Parts: sequence; C-alpha cells; structure tokens
Amino acid sequence: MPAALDADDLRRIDEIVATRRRVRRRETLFRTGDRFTSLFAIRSGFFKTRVASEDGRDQVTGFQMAGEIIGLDGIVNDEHSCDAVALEDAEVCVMPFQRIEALSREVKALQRHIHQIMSREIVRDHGVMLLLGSMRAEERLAAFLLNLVQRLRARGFSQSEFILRMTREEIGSYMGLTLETISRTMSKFVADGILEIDQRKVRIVDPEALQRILNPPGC
Amino acid sequence: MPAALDADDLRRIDEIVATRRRVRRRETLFRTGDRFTSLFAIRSGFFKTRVASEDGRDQVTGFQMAGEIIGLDGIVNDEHSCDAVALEDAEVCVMPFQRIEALSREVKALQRHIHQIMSREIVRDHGVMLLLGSMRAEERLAAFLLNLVQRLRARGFSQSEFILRMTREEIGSYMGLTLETISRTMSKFVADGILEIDQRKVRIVDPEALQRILNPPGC
DNA sequence: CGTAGGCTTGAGAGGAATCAAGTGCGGTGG
DNA sequence: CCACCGCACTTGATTCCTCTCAAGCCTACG
Repeated sequence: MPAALDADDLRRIDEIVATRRRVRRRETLFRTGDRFTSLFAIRSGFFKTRVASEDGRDQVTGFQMAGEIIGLDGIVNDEHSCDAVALEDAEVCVMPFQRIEALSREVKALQRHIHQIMSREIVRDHGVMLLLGSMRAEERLAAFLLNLVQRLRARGFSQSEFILRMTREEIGSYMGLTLETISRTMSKFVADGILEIDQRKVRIVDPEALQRILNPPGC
Repeated sequence: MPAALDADDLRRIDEIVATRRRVRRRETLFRTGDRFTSLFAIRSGFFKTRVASEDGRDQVTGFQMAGEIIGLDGIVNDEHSCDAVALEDAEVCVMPFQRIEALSREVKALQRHIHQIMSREIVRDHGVMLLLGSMRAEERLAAFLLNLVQRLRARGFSQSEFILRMTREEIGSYMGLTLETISRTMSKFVADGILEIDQRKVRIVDPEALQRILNPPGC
C-alpha cells in the first residue's frame, strides 16, 4: 500500500489483514470449488496456482511470492476456480473480501489499489498467453527466468543467483512444455555458458544472453 | 447491470454510459501506450485485442462481442497494454473510469459488478492458458467454437449457425497455431461431418462430437 | 543404508510449422 | 458488364521442434 493514507485509514486497513494463516509445503490454501470469502496476501513462502480441465490434465497458471495477492479468481462466482498450493511452508494474511469492499468504498486509495492489483493480473496473464502462443522452448524459459529474477530483485534478493521453489514438471506445466524439455533446455543454457545449475540452485552467468534469446538483436 | 438499484442510482449509471463512440472495421479503439481514461462497453460489433512482443510477433488475447467490457488492461499503469481492433463496424459506450470509481464508492451493486467483471476476465485468461498450454490443435478449435456459440446463444443467436468475424489467421494467433493448421483442422471437422463451412459461415452439425473432442469419454 | 522422487539424457515418433502452389471470392476500374 | 487484381483460404510436401518412452543417476530423507 504505497499510498498517502491518514492514521485512521491505516488502522482500519491493518484490521483487515489482522488474521494470519499458515500453510505447509504441499498443502492447499484453497481449492477449485471452495467458497470464496477472502483474498490472501502472501507474507512468506511461495505458491503455485493451477487449473484443471475436466479430463484430468492441469496447468499451472502462476507462481506467487511474498507480497503478492492470491484468490482474485474467486470473486466472479463466489467460488474459487483454481487450486493454490504452497511450494514451501508459507504464511498469508487472510483478508475478508466483504471488508475489503466495504473499506474501499470509503478509502479511495484502497479502491484504486484493488483495481490495480486485478488489472495487473490481467496484464500478466496476457503476457503468459503471448509466451504460450508464440514462443519456442528456449524463449519461454528465458522469459521465465528473467521474470523470476526481476521479481526477486524487487524483493532485495540477488539478481544472479536464486533457488527454484518449483520442480521441472511445474515449470513445464506453466510454460506448456514437458519436464524433459525444461531439463534439456536448462542443460543447453549451461552448455552455452548462460547458466550454472546445481539442483534447484540457479546462477545466471550471462543475463544479456538470456535477453538476446528473448529479443533477437536483428529485430 | 442485473442488480437491484433504485431510480436515482440508475440515473447516475446512465450518465456514465452517455457518451458513445463509433469505430469502423479495422480501426482501433485504443492502442498499446495510449493513455487510459475509460472502459468501453461494446454496444454492437466485434473486437479483437492483441498484445505485441518487442520483436514484432503478436498474439490475439481475446475476441469481444456486444455486452462485453474492454480496456481493463489499462488500469494498472494508466496506459493501455494492448490494441483493441474492430473486426466490423462497431459502437461502444465510453465510460470514464474516474466516474466509475467515484460512483462505485457509493453504489455497492456497481462496485460488486466491476469486481466481477475483472475477476471474470482473469478466470477466462486462465482457461485460455490451459488451452494454449495443454491442448492439441483439434481440441483448441473445438473449445473455441463451443465457446463462441455459447456466447452467441446467450445473446439470442442460433446455437448451430454463425458467421466468423475473424480470419483464420486471427483465430490461429488466438490459439497459438498457424492459419494453415486452423484451415486444415476445420477441413477435417467438415470431412468428419462435425461442421459445415461456407467461407466465414459455420454450421455446427454435431455439437456432441465437438464436446467429445474436448472431453474424451474414456476419462 | 535403502528407497523414492526428481532429474538427466538418449532414441524415436509425431504433430504442427514452414514453404509452396493454386483456388475462389469480392472489390475496382475500364 | 466484364476483366483484373488482391486477399483470404485450401491443400500438399517437407522439415523440425517437442513429446513420448525408456533407462539410469543423484540426492534428500526416512
């Protein structure tokens, strides 16, 4: 909440985020079909969201880290339309949506903030659609890694080294690829001197090369 | 606006949608980078939205028809992040977002409505991500056609026959396929007795078969 | 110390892209 | 009114990227 708020507004917003909930690794914060009551602000930990098609296939729709909001999918039908699974032990703020709506009718900055969060998610999804619809495996992985370090950097982490909280299979599901293709593409990046990988630990040796894969210089 | 509203609220909402704008075929309602000021409610006509990557490729992110809202992408950064192009002569209501926000602070039902529209767009995008990430060409096209007739039916049109307002290339872009693959897959559906096609006119002969392609009965 | 799950790597198959040629409709102008 | 042109579309041949199937490895964990 980066906005200009008076002390009273801040106190009332604090009340909304008063309730906490812990979610252990592999446990779900909510599931498809669960009644929607609250949005969740991630305080610590790492989540994935996934949707399932009727015939059993599923697709990871996003990875969320501390500071991000999860649960927006539930607003439209009063029930969640995806699963949110913790990839490591996590803690979230439970924010009852009724109270968010009530307070955002009074606090303009909060209303604005809510609208921006939802719009940001829509724009992010369009970016993923672009990735899934028109990029090849190397480009998808480059885009994924660059997006990840950028978000981590904004949180004060190293911009070259980080730990993947998700498996190759989960990355593959997010990117519309198989785990083998993720593994092979990562191996290729290592062979090309772009990455160093030790299990889940990734070091980006040559970020410009990743950027070049995404935006070929000849364009 | 399907909500219980008193006469005064209705009058004020009417004021918001008072301004109209006509957009001719192939013209844009807004472009990437345009300053965001308003949402648009489509009164008549058909639009596509598309995002562009830096190296020139682009991706259709959606097709919008009468009754749908367009422009939500612009809220987060006060500028639009996609292009909206009319696929046929169209008319929209211009709804200044400042006024929407102001009025939705006072009219609970309007606030709710806005939140639902944004959430619905997020859920729709997740569905497209599932399609792009895990379906084969036939499944994608079946899903597309079924979605299209369902939306047309909700507007009182035939549930078996309709006119495609977009080219094969635009369908292909939306589905992450080439125009040739769209054409071939449509031809196959015709050969299988599922569709009849005359140029842009499509008749769904066997909707159950389309549904079966999407959900193989053995699952 | 043994095992399971996650990962890597290889070989082969397959689905969609690409490249290419040709068709037909609609619009334009003579 | 008709001929011409361009654009959207169809269809075929070939290529290539990714999937699938398979085997084996490594590491964390019980």
